Amino acid sequence: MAQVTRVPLAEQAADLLLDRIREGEWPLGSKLPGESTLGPQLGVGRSTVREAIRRLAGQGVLSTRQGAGVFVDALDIVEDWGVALRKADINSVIEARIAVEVEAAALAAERRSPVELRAIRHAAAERDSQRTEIDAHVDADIAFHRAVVTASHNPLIVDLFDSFTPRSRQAMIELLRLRGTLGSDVDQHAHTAILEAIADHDGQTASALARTHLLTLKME
Amino acid sequence: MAQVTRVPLAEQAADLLLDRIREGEWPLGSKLPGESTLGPQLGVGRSTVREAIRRLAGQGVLSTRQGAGVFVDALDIVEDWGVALRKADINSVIEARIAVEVEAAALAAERRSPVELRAIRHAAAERDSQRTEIDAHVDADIAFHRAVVTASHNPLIVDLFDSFTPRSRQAMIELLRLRGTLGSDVDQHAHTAILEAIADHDGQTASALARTHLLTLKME
DNA sequence: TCTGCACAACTTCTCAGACAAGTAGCGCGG
DNA sequence: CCGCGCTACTTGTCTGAGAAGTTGTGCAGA
Repeated sequence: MAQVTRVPLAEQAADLLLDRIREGEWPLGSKLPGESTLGPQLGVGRSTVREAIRRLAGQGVLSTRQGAGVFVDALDIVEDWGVALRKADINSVIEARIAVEVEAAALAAERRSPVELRAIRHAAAERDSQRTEIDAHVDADIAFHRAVVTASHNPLIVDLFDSFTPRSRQAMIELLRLRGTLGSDVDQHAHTAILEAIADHDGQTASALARTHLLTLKME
Repeated sequence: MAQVTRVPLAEQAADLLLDRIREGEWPLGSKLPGESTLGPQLGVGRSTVREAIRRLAGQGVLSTRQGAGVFVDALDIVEDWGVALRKADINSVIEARIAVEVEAAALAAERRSPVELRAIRHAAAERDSQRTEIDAHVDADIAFHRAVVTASHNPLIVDLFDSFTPRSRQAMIELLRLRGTLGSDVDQHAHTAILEAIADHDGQTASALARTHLLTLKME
């Protein structure tokens, strides 16, 4: 069996168009054939062609001008983080998270304000109370980690963390579903320990704890 | 006059939806109202709503499943790193570099192949010989750091490093111009020490050295 | 009471046709 | 040679229809 999920025609059409653009059929800046020409050529209706074009427009490959036509803006999808991350091996993502969050924990311990500390404490409590549903638990976990990262007072590091979130959220949900366990006491204790280290302005302990905690997510 | 070019309804609708997603009206992972509900709500037809959704799908914000609905994949368009980095404070960038490179040094010490070690060694020698011109020296320095990061065998971390490069290159050139000094012996020795730790598979030393080295770049 | 299956309601997907709105090139008149 | 208007072509938008997929509900049976 090739596929379980049916791929919509609009997506197939978008992929086909992108292939032909990559092959150089339409150079950068050139005009594509009209929607009404492209439709029969791809074997789909006009509105389906339009949706395919819209999708590629969203990816920055095409742009449209009413009355003029559809034009090639880029010869390939701009390799943004979303795509790079979706393709990335989950262990690579976790290693990157370790890099970012270990440092963030140390910075947070140095710089956290009382308000931020309270936010972290609140997130930890929230995480403890969400131990029945997987989705809710993962989201509460992410909220805790994000609270820590926010307290690092480094917007770039927060951006990095946020860019990892979608991919690592999905992976964590899969992991928990596989393991069957959910929010063990050991796990919860690890978070409390990180919280306390940050409260004590103890950066070294905070980062060490963050490291060992994140390492447990890694699959071998 | 507000605008010369007419903005298609589909794009306006996409912007409106994105705004409402940003405001948290629909949380991450939640389902949007149906197309036939959204249409009248936004004051546009159903096909226009569909095109707006397609556009946001292309940007990675939404995803659709036939029969199920439209779901929120991300709370925002993945911000262009070029823009985010240009706006970022240079110390924030250095802190992010510390996070990434300290971890990368440890991984490189574990995983570096003989070929990669030779590449790092070569980059270090090259760096030592480029001590007259600022630009050439900075580029040689970056090449050394990149060789180390490459040896971490984590493509995501390499991508992160590369995204920092333009911004930190510019900052380093400014810094060296200000200081007047260029590639001191102390500085060169720090790089050799990192190299040797990686050669010895000593991750802890490698990352500690990388940290202290990068901290010297920080301005107070 | 619990299990399993059929069904109904809802969703997206796709097409076709119609008309509106904008663009660009062509030809004609000056 | 210039400029104007017209025409053919393009994308933009709406509507209606039916196909295909998903999800929860309720009923029948154990």
